Amino acid sequence: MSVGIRHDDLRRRNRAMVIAAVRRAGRPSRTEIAATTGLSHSTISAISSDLIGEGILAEGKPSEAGALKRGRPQVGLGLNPEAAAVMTVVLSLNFLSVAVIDYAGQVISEEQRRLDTLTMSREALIGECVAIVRRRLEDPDIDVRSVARIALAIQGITDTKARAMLWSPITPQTDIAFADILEAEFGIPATMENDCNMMAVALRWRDPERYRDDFIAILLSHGIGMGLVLKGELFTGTHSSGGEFGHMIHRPGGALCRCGRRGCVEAYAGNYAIWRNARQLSEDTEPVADVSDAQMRALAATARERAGPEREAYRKAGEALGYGLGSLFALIDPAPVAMVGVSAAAFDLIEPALREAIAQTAGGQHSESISFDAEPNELPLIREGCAMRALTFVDQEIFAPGMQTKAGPAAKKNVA
Amino acid sequence: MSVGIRHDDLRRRNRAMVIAAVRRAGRPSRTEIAATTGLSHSTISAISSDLIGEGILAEGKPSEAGALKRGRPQVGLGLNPEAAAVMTVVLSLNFLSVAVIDYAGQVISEEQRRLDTLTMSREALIGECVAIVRRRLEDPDIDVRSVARIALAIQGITDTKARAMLWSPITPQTDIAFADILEAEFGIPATMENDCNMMAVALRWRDPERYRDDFIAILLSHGIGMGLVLKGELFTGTHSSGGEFGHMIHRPGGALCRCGRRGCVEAYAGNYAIWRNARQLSEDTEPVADVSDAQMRALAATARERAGPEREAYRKAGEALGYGLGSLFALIDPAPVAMVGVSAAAFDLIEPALREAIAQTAGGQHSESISFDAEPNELPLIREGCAMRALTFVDQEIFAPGMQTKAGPAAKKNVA
DNA sequence: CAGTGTTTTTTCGAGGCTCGAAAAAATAGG
DNA sequence: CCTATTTTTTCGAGCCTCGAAAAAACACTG
Repeated sequence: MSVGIRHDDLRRRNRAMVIAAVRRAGRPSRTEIAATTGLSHSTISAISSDLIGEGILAEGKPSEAGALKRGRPQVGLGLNPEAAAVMTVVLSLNFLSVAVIDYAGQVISEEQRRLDTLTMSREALIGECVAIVRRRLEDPDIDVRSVARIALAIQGITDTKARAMLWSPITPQTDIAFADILEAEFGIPATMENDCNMMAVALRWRDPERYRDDFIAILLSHGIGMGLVLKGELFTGTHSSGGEFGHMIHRPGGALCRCGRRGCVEAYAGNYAIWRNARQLSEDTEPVADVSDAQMRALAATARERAGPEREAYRKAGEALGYGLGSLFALIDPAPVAMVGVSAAAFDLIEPALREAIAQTAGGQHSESISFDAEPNELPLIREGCAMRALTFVDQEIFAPGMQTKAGPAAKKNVA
Repeated sequence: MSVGIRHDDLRRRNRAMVIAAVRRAGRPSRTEIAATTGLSHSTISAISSDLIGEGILAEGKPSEAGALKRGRPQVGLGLNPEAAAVMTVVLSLNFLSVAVIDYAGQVISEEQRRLDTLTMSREALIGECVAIVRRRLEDPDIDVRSVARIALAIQGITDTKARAMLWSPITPQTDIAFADILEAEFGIPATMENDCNMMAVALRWRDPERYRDDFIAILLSHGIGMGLVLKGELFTGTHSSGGEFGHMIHRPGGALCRCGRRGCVEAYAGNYAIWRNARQLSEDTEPVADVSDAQMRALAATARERAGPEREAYRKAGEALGYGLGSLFALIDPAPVAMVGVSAAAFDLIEPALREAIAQTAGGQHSESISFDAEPNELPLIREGCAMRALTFVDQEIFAPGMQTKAGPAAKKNVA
């Protein structure tokens, strides 16, 4: 079970805490850090002096310009942008997007590229990823040695260890250990994350007021995905990235899903399902490979304009999502929901049936109080989530190490 | 967010760790404790010497009599039974059961009582609970002052703070803050737990090999309940005890459930549902109040004997449970399952349809590898779980105290 | 039965860490 | 220029854990 706390863990953890406080607060003063961490001023002073000496933090103006106060002005502590850099790689349908981000979170280099992910061979897919990363690393603006971490995100299922993609709708290939591949190729630690989990991470940084301890991000796109934060922690399955909300069963034996099974929520609410129903095709019809965002927007426009199969298709989607959420809420209790992706722009068409369905379920006891947010564009969210994930890794594992590196050679004395 | 680690927390946590190690291992030697906690021998020596001095631990023979080894024999450390005592109160349909348990986990006094929970008034129900607790505390064998904790368990929904029962099938009353009531009455800290969660806790102590980090306990009784352990932690909802597996939706608009809604898993797999289907009554038939265990066993016997509505009823139950588990597994990935309660004794009738259904779902990809255990008797499990819950509370909160009660009246000012 | 080997447990000094109090620093206001 | 105020640093005290060595407790051996 869990292990005792060694004496040296103490400093490590408190260092991590200080870095985290700075990352969250922007440019807090030492006093503010002391307040949020609960540690004493002396401790914060010692730790931050270390961190500045190591080039991790840098002093600057305090965050609030309201420095028109009486006493000694606060000195803001900020992350030193040059302390490190991280790289994000987002692989989505027919699209590959890479960015290099400095330690303070600013994008310093990026590249995007169209691919035909559905038909590419395994080697080609891996090759493209490796190549685009290599090009960014060779960018003269980038100091390769400063890149401390790569975070990949992909639509689909990844493993809990964040090493491999297990399955993805964007490619017929399975079980690609992207993290291991990139690590071997570039010698930079890498992780392979699930796209919806990264959306959830990003929402938490974007709006910590609303998305704090418990919330749900649902991707309404070609497939239906979910990122779930419970009790302040990203929820993952025990073996995989988990949270396959889209493949909860809505109707046993029902509509044909892209995954080959029947009755999944996605088989009613995914783009292909809405499109299939809007065209009044049978529920047994093989899901089409891709419906463009433009087509979906046109469908939504028609549905808004007049009653008909289009509107009914959105109603069915809402119903499936509502019952699915109801079942989910039976397990975890209701929580704020963010709808992300192209169909989030059609949430007005989905919401009535969704709320009606949810009211029929155990989780819907206070269905009117459940609040939904819509964000049509998932890509920026996924990128942000990846960046934060990689940066917090650097914060914790690289700048607050001490697992077993007893290697301390020269005892460092106080920095003058 | 999380708070820095103070210097005094260190000792507190390591004390708790040592106590936990002793509770898990039985009579470990100091050397064994050092090994499992990862702390040094000197530290373990210091802490255990403190704990013995405080009467929390006691020396004794080592756990393994295989002490025929060469050197200085190990000295076993055990929990001192007289260090404290706890009380468990389990309230189930028409039955109230109380036990007093010493610090080492032995029952030292108990009492059970039949009640008519379904028709009792709120006051009568509370009164019975208070009275039975009082009688146990007045037992001359018990030192009242040693009773450090009361843990109640009830079938139904409790709140996350473990203070109150929110809703229960065993009584029409709602929102009874049992924990507060008992605390006020006896001045002993109390918690109100969900029965299925306690089953899960107990399974973990009974068989840590099988039920370690991720597993599911499902109560198949009049209602369907669930206790879920994920990543080594008891899973609860964000507001309530959560994990209302029985009220996930199996068929939208389907059979009438005891909760008043339609299509819940329970409306197919609860005792009343199996009974209703076996009698070939309509799915709209109002659920009967109670089906006796004897009636259920008779039903199962008939189903085993010949094809007919009884067998079909169990098949439907299996199907509902299978699809429900499939949806659950879509979220959390498959995990070992313990089926508990009277219908667990009929699991042979349920399993085929359950496995068939689960194979139709996303979580069922490796359905044959999912393993089920059956335990027909839930009450002992619930009692054990309560006892362990109360005892670990004493371990942590009373014998390793020192929460950072920063009681600081000098809060934050600085609002220019 | 004393001596030797082995394993467990305790002791002791060293080194770190956090804390509170006090000092130092930096500014606005008068 | 002096004073009040707030932030930050300094310093000694008090704990805590650790490693090494000593002490303890037994089995085995001749």
